[in-house]
Amino acid sequence: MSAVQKHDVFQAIADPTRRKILMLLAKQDLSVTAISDQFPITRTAVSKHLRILSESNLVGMTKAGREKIYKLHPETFAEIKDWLSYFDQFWDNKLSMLKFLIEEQEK
Amino acid sequence: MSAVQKHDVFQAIADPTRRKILMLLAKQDLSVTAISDQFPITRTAVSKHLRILSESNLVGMTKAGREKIYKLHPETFAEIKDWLSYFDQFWDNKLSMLKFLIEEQEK
DNA sequence: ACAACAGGAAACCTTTTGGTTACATATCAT
DNA sequence: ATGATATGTAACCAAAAGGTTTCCTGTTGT
Repeated sequence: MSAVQKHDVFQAIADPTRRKILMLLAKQDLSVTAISDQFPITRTAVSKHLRILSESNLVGMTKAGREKIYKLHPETFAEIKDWLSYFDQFWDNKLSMLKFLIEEQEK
Repeated sequence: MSAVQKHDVFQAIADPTRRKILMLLAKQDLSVTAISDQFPITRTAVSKHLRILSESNLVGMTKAGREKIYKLHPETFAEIKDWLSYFDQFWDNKLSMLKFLIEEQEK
């Protein structure tokens, strides 16, 4: 159903530039050049970032003539959410947080 | 209110070992040695991971005699969730996903 | 008092990462 | 056809990341 994930999604979103690229693509689909215009680094560097985002299934690409249009592949964000939901028990438990803050205070 | 964040939280969760440490701490608070017993790497290496998790506010620590007990600091997970929620508009919009999948099919 | 235990710091090493420049390929416009 | 545009690949480089070993500092139990 979904493509094989060649790159770890957590490692993909670790880089600030890649996160900015995702933010840009959240607003609109963009070509490689259009994206790299937004950064002080070379187009080649942006191209590498896009490959990593692509290999972690965070973005998808479609050819349009000589351009390649990148777009958000939102399905994969669910994986991060799933992982985070593991910690919800603590987040929701205000008591454990309060306990922690008190201990912080005392130290 | 909250401590200064010396380390990027996204970069902190990028490492698989650090994610496993967080999973362990989700179950129970643990000392450095107790944590490093769960990994094939040295205690020193685990110690470095804990420093990074600590500096990104994902975990907290309290001294107990000669031991240092690490525990989840769930507050910080909210930051990741906030960032992810930015992409919810796409995730919730099944049409845009369908559109993407059709384009994938056609290519 | 002192041996054993818990943890961190320093110096070092190797691999990965993020970037570059130079070149190659494909498409478009005239 | 051919010059300009869009993108990717290869080779390379510096810095950061993740790991190690070797010490050093506290704390604990006897």
